[in-house]
Amino acid sequence: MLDAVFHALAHDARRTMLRRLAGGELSVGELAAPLHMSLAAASKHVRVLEQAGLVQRTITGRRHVCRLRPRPLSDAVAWLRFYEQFWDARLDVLQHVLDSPHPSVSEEPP
Amino acid sequence: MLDAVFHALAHDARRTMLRRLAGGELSVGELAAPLHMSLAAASKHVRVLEQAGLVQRTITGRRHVCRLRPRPLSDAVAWLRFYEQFWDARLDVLQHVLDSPHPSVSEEPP
DNA sequence: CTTATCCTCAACCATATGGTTGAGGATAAG
DNA sequence: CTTATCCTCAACCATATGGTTGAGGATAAG
Repeated sequence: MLDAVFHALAHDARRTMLRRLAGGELSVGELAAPLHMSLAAASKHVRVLEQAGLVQRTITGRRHVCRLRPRPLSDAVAWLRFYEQFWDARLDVLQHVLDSPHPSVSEEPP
Repeated sequence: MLDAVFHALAHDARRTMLRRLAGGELSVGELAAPLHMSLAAASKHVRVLEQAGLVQRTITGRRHVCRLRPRPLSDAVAWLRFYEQFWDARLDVLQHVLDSPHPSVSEEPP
């Protein structure tokens, strides 16, 4: 499932859709409006988001109303958080070097 | 740049590579070993990770040694964190409904 | 020197992705 | 009823993706 989520996030148009959906429900046409592509193309992007579980669609009459479904994003963050220790560790090492009164760069061999 | 990072993460073989690199440096051949694909295919995956800035390669002799470069993952988390408020908010709403002594479902019109 | 090892490159292939246009179903508006 | 609007579908196209094999350069090992 992570494959689908990360793939859904790997396109600017889809990230724009998600950002706008964070502000509230929007129809497919409204999601498509600011994008430089046809309605049919935007419709495909909505389907990608839907299949990744990031958007839920409710059909009311001829409008397809989309709502953000943030849980898979939380799963993605959970996956990425594993690496947090790693970049923290790197920062700690850098901090250690900066705090050191005698940086190894200026040390002479005995 | 987020496009490249999310795209790099959207394939299981590449996520496996990253996970293993979290344990230390590995050559391209070592990264390829557990994957069910040719060395050439694995080599392409390494390049995708490299182009996303997630892996740094050092060529020593005939070995290409790869090291994890976690910063772009941090950027991805930063992007995703915007939505954290959103899934927190949803949980709050759910909690509110559950805590409510008179759920709206059982309310009658005046 | 000769041979084995590590890895990339090039060519190829099947399928996925991301876009287009034209048609049309279903609903809303007049 | 008639027409406009919202949206999907189908067909099409160019390019990207993800894999293969065969060749070969560079280095290491014998």
